[in-house]
Parts: sequence; C-alpha cells; structure tokens
Amino acid sequence: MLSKSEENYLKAIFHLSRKTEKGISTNAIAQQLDTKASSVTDMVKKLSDKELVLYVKYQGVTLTKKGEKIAANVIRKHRLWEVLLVEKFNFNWDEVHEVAEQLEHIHSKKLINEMDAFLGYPKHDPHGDPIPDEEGNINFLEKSLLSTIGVNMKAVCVGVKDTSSDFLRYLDKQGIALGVEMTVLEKEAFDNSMRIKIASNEFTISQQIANNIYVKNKG
Amino acid sequence: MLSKSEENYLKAIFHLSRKTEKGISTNAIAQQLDTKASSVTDMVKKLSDKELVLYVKYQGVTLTKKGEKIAANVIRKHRLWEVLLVEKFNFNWDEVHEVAEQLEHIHSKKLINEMDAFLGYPKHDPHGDPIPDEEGNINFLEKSLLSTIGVNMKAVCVGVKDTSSDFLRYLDKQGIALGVEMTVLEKEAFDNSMRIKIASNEFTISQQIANNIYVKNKG
DNA sequence: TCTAATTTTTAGACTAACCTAAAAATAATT
DNA sequence: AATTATTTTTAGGTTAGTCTAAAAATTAGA
Repeated sequence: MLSKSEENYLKAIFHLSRKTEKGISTNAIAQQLDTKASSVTDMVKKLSDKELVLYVKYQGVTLTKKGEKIAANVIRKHRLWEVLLVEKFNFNWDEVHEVAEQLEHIHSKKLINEMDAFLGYPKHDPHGDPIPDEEGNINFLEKSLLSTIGVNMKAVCVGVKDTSSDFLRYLDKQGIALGVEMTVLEKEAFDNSMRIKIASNEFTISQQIANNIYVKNKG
Repeated sequence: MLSKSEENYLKAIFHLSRKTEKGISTNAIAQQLDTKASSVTDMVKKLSDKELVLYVKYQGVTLTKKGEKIAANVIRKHRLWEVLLVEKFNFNWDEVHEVAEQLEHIHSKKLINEMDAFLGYPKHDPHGDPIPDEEGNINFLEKSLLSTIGVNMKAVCVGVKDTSSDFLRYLDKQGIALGVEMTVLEKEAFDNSMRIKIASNEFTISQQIANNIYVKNKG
C-alpha cells in the first residue's frame, strides 16, 4: 500500500505527462507539488525502486504501466468524491478540491465502487474532467479552449482549465456552467477579449477567461 | 490542526476514560493503540504541551475540556461515516470499522455537517453507539448487558460491546440486530448460557455472547 | 566550442512517530 | 519496612519525508 505522499507524486507525474511526451523534470514535479527539487529526487528514486516510474538521472521520469494505473485510480477517487460532494452534500464546485485531496487517499475498493454505483456511474466530475474506470482507462474527450472558437460559432462548455475558487465563482456569477451553450458574437483584435451570448444574455470576457474554459465546438 | 496520530491518542483516552474515573495509564493507552508504552509517554507529553490532556508523570492522563471536545468530534465523524457506509453504500455492520478509521481523520466541517443532514441526523451508529453532536455532547443511553436480564423478561437490542467481524456475523446469522426484541426463556446455572426467543425462534446463546450484547430492559 | 546559467543530484540535517533497552519510580508482597 | 515485581520514563536509534547548501551535470549563449 502506498503512502499519501507517494500517491501524490504519481498523480502529479500523471497530470504533467498529459502535456508532453518527454520525461517529466524534477523541477516540474517540485513546482506541481509545492516542494523542493531535492525532495523530488529522493522520492523519484523510491518510486523507481518500486517500479512505478522509469527514472534516469538528469533525464526526468515517466510512469510505468503499474504507476499509471495507480495514478489513474487516485484521480478516479478524487473525481468521484467531487461528484458526491456536489451532488449529495451541497458543495459548490469551487469548494470540493481541498476535501477531495484528502478523500482521494482513503483505501477501500468496496467504498469507491459502491459510491460509483450510488452516483449512477458518472462520466465526469463537476469541472467536466473525465472519471477513469476501475482499470484506469480515461476518456480524454476532444475539447477546445473557448478562446479558439471563431466568431458566430456556437460552443458548449465541457470543462474548465483553472479550477481556483476565484475563477469558478466568476463563472457562477456569469451563468457559465457545464453544459451551457454560448455563441461567440465578436472578438476584439486589440486585447483578444470576446463578446459572447448565453441564452439571451450578452457580455464580454477577457482573453484570460476564454483561455480557461473548455468547450465543444457546435459550429 | 492535529495529526492523525494525535487524534487517535485523544480518541483512545476518551474511550478508556468512560471505564474509570482515574487517570488513564500509559500502558492502557499503549494496549488500546497497539503501540509501546515509551511511544505513549512521548505523545502524551506533546498533547500536554498543547493543553489537550492533563499529564503528571507516573500518574496517568486525563483529557482537558479542549481535548475531550476534539476526541468527541473524531468519534462523531467515525460514527457518521459508519452510518453513511451502511445506509447508502451497502456495507454490512461488520465491514465499516476499518474504513471509518481512515475517514474519521478527514478535516472538513462542512462535509460532516452536510453528511449529518443527508443522513437525517442519526442518533446512533450501526452498532447502537451514540453519535456526539457538534459541540461534542454525547448521550450515553442507559443499557444493560443481555447476560444481566432475568428469566421471562423482555429486552430490545440497543448495541454491541464487541464489534469484531466474527461476532457481528454471528449475530446476523441468529437474526439479532439493533431494535430486535427478545425474551429470556431460561438460564442455565452451570455455564450461564441462556435460552432466548426472537419472534417465534428459540435458541441458546453462551454467556460470552450474552456479555457482548447491550439491551434495554422492557420488563 | 567554451564559458555562463540553469537544472539536478548529493550530502547532511531536521521533525514526527515510532522502536529497544536500561534506568527510575511506583506498587505489591512477604 | 524491605525487597521484589511492575509500570513508566529516559536515552538513544530508526524511517519517511522534508529541507538547505554545495557539487555535478546539462543546457544555453556568446
């Protein structure tokens, strides 16, 4: 059984691996986990001994099949707990992360599978991120950043990139939530802000906002 | 915020304190937590520095008000989680303990209070033990051991003393559960076994069994 | 390509929570 | 009350996970 710390390292490497094909650098992991590079080196050696990562000095790390499966399972737990908190316990989507960070390390196969059933086998967490299955398979649905959608195009919100409370509460205020359809009315060349329409509401969002909302293009 | 270990010590001292008025001995705590007396001494000093226990060398420890409240809160969480597992996640009452031992250390006031509401503010856990309120108040209901009930008396099962899987599964097999009414038909002076009747079922139970079932005397 | 900047690793140290073995205090027994 | 037995504490050590500072390797720039 892995420690909380080991699980967090695997999870961090898993997330970072989605963004690149190369080995994940010590520094990148340190930044992700808010720790020091020297601590990462230590831990990565241990994970390598356990055959959960491939590690070559100075060349970064990659997850092995075994490590990847464990990481996906931690993420599965994290996201299922998030669904429970939002659907059953009246948590807002900006309140779930911290608690889910704790809950993801609870060890009980039965608990997580019963919870999955209890929730009706959800496919996505409250931020639109896919929930891995028991084997660790993940459905990375194709999605685009709202900032890449052209004028007069329609798109449906399917996820968020930033999951900070500030951002999520901003989205709530604007009526932007998963499944909400929006139309891009115009784009301002100067600052890349865009005017969008949701239902009968029209308003302007900055590029920074549009860069953190995932949508599915509806043409 | 206290560590898992500190919380477990407080909980152990709380439970042991129910059985005696005196200070709790180092050895008793060590036994309860399956650890060594020297480790207990270390931890008890730390808890004393934090003013969670009163500790006088060689004289044992007692919880302070502050320590008692924290202990009761850990127990509250443990028992509420047990209710959730049994009522919503199809856990049997002999399966909940191990997972609840992990879950009781999750820190989130909102989570536990929402869960309490979600479960309809239960008063007892699946073994009949009372659930402390938010302030740490506990309702120790009066209860007797089944072994003390006289012949021809009726009693309702309100709890169990032993919570091992073996014992709980035995009770399941015999149809003994919380709220079940039973009549004591006869007592065997030789080995203190007793013949009891549940609904229309009559059978014999050993003294050891009767010593681990709490009942409310119905006369 | 050679030097400078950056990244990564090593070496050594710290804390929390545990341990063993020995010493000290308390309790029990004659 | 004196001795023995038991309990508790102290002293010193271990492991996991972290840290700082210095050394080594890699990458970037002139």
